[in-house]
Amino acid sequence: MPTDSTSLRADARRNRERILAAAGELFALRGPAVPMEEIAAHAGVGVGTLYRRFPTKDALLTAMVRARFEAFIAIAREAADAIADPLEALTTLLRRHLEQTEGDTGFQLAVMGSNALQWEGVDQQRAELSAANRRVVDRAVAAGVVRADLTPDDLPMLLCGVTSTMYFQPGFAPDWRRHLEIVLDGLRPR
Amino acid sequence: MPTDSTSLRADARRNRERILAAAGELFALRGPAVPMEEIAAHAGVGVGTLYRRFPTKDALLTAMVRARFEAFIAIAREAADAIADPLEALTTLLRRHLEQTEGDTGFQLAVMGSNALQWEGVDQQRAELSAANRRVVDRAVAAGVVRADLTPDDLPMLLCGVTSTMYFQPGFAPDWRRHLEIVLDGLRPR
DNA sequence: ACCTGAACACCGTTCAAGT
DNA sequence: ACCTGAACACCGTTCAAGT
Repeated sequence: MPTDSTSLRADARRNRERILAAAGELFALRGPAVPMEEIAAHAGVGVGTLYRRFPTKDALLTAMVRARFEAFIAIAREAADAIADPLEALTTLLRRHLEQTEGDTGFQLAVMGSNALQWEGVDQQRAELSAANRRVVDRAVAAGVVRADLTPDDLPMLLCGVTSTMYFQPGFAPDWRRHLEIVLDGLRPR
Repeated sequence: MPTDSTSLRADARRNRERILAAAGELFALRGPAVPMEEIAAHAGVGVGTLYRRFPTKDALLTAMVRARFEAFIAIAREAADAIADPLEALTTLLRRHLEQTEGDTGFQLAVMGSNALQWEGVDQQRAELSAANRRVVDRAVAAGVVRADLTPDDLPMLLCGVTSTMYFQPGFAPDWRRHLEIVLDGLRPR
């Protein structure tokens, strides 16, 4: 199963892109419960075609998470490279990650459960994200602006927590910024 | 639909209790995805009987959440009444809530999505929990041991966050205590 | 190669028949 | 009143037939 459009016939590639666009739109709008049938219809193809490209619903979700994962890596790298102040780099990293996640219910679920999803090259992508996170965390620890025991692995854990209130508690969703603020205060040195 | 066993025939009451026991066991063991058919079989009744007592799968989950909700109220009240130190009362409240939640995947999902669940008397139960939470929060704020802007509504938000990593990140599940520690530090005054 | 949609499997839910 | 399980509906997935 190819993970990108390379070496697909022109019509097949076009269909693949239409499917991803339709899935993105419908997941964002109505969450991961949208029927595959409907995604296929919205993309203007038969269900069989959908399943030819993405063997399960999970695989379709995975393909979308993968694309967003790139965005997360970019955010982490930019925070590591382009933001001089160590604390601002960390807070910006977390805030921008969450802003990316906001408003896409399908993606929120995917981020929270992302440990379960697998694709070709995940391990390398995870390592890249983790490396960028580590640079930001190490810099903040060295500058003494966060607790000394903070690790890069704390970031996905905490992001999952904030994302979950976004997803599960409709009434609290707009308050993810307050949740983040409390967590950020918890990262400050004692 | 009666919410307890009152005024049920003896055999019906026994069946109802068997269903709840089976559901509790299976949800805890295998999460909310267990088929209704299987719960019925495990309880030694037909599916029809299950549906006679609980009109939907959600209603069954709701009945179980309701029972646990009582436990949460008890935890909050005990923290408010029996723990003299204001900070210890708050930390114990949060920690004991999470210990209750640990290990029951079905219940974890229910807690996180609990805003969506409804039952007869929810509003009063929510009010009772909120009142007990408020007593603990107000005492901590008055003593100056937590940030001055902490509200009772922050507690479910933060608990949902910690619970979500328990649920979603199998590798991180044992780390909920670290997640809680960071959140608790975030509650300290600046 | 790729596309289609009818058909199959699984699970939540209903209901006619039985005690 | 309550119980049962076959039947129905819905949705994820497959596959025979078509281009």
